[in-house]
Amino acid sequence: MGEYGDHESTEDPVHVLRHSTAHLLAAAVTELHPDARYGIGPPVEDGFYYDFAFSRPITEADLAPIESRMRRIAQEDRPFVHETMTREQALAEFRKRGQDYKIELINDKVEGDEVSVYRTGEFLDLCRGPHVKSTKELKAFKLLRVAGAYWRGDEKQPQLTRIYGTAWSSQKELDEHMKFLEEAEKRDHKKLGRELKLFTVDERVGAGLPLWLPAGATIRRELERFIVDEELSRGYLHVRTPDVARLDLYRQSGHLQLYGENMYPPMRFEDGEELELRPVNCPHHIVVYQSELRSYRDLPMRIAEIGNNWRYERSGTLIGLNRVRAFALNDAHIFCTPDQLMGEVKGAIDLALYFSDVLGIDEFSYRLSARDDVKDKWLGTEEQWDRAQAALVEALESMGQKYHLGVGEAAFYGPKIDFQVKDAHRREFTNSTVQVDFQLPERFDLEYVAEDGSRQRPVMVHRGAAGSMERLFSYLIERYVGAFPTWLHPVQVVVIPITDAQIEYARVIEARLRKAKLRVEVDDRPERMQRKIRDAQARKVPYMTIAGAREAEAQHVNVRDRGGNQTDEALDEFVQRVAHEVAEKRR
RNA sequence: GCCCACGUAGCUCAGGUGGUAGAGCAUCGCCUUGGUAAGGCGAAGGUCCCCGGUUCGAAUCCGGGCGUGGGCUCCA
Repeated sequence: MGEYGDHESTEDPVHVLRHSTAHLLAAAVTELHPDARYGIGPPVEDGFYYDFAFSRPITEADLAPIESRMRRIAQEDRPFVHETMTREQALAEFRKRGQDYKIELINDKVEGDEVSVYRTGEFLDLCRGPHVKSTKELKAFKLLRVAGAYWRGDEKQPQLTRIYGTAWSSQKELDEHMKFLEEAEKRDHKKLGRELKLFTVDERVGAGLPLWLPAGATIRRELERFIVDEELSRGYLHVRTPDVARLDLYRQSGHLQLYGENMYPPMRFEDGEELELRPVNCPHHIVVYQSELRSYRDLPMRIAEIGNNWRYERSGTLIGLNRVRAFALNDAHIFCTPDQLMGEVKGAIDLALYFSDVLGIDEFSYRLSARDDVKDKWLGTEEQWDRAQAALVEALESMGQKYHLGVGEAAFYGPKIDFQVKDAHRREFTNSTVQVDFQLPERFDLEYVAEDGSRQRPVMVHRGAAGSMERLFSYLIERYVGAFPTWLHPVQVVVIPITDAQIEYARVIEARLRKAKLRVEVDDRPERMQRKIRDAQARKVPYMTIAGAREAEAQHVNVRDRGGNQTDEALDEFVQRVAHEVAEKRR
């Protein structure tokens, strides 16, 4: 492909191999479909892709013949030959082949008169390289799927057919990767959500509008209690505000103008009233701030709410619980003086880290989301943006945290620190976020009375410390593969009487656990113990207590945990042990 | 929104080149009271996603929707 694209060229042997496999794919495709035009084909994580314009629609059924042709070419031991042409020569070559996408790339991307190309037999590609020596080195690869992709990532450009593949330096690694893909399927939160009856979606309710079932709602309640309690202890003020507001509120905030395409159409009433489902909570919290005149003594003021947000995401972007049209954000808006800004940013990061630690979010990266240079996408002055970004960078660096830059990923009112997590399929999502905002305070004319009696403008920090409940939940489902820590699990203990004669004792166990505020079920179905164990195991219940005649006699429980370990202990001891584990939120 | 695929019982899936469908699990009933991952027998359960069209006849063919999955674009 064109390393004339925006990809960094790399000498990493696996990248080279994947890049070469992309060329191999394009060579096979152009042999089988001579009128196909090729776009770009870089290496990516775990593999490669190549984009083509075909004269007829290509489906996954077309992949097998393409893959066999690739293997044939690989065996032919064709060398990858590097050549340098003049611009005119290169343009002529690609014109001869009808490859207008390559011509466009040469015209737009190549500087100077030298053009670097690679030949693989008949196949010629604009490419900086490097490549493997011969197609013979390409042995462990597999085509995975076809997808649509806009030429040069632009919605207004034609859509090409992208073929994705995976490539490794050995068959063993390829096998392992295929195994990983299979495992990812099993960990998928959509699958587990159904199996464990955590949530459901139903087209009668609508796309992207999940329903939390009792088991899922129990976990959410625990999460919310934990989050709210922790925030209260850190000086946050929790509020409750409505899910709708007058449309004008979003004109004032700028959301209607800059975020409007994601908003639900307003509800219009006969008397002229226009109400809007809120896409964000900030304006409501600003109104809370403005409900009375604030003094510098009130600041920082940390207004928090697990607030429902409504965003009409485009249908094709919805993904399970990760991308929905109604979600509850663990949100807060901190109003502070410029002097307090740094401390508040650090405090927000610290809280997000604390939540991550307790919840087991142990793999994430920081993305510093900055603006790009598209002028009408952002509010405010360059100076304000620089100041805001400097605050975020300083906070991260003083905490010794590494980050990468996300150009164009900022909110319209300011830069952000995003905590990026990956789902089972290694797709990246933002969970926690911390944002510095000088714009909304201006647009809403926010003020506080300073020590000298003057009116001053506060700074706002927007932060979602635990992300949205939906996205957080999907992460946790996949993180624990449904085997949630005891404090979160919908059913902490299942009591299994061996025969009906022990149902009475099972009820005693149940009552004792319940009194300790534990969630317990007695499995009194007319089934065999083995069956009940199997079912509890499938639900990943942390503890089973087997109650037989011996246990009833001794007021003991025979405990089996979901790892299969068995112990025999006094009932009171067991109750205390589990209650303790729950109180500690052990994982 | 766009590209590709898919939509059959609550779930996982067979089947059907046009003559209204089947398994396992789950559910319900009966029998079984069993010491650490599926006891037995039986019953019930489907407008084959929806709406049009073609046809004597559509779950099957055609068109349009809706939904799901994977990508692109966009984002908690």
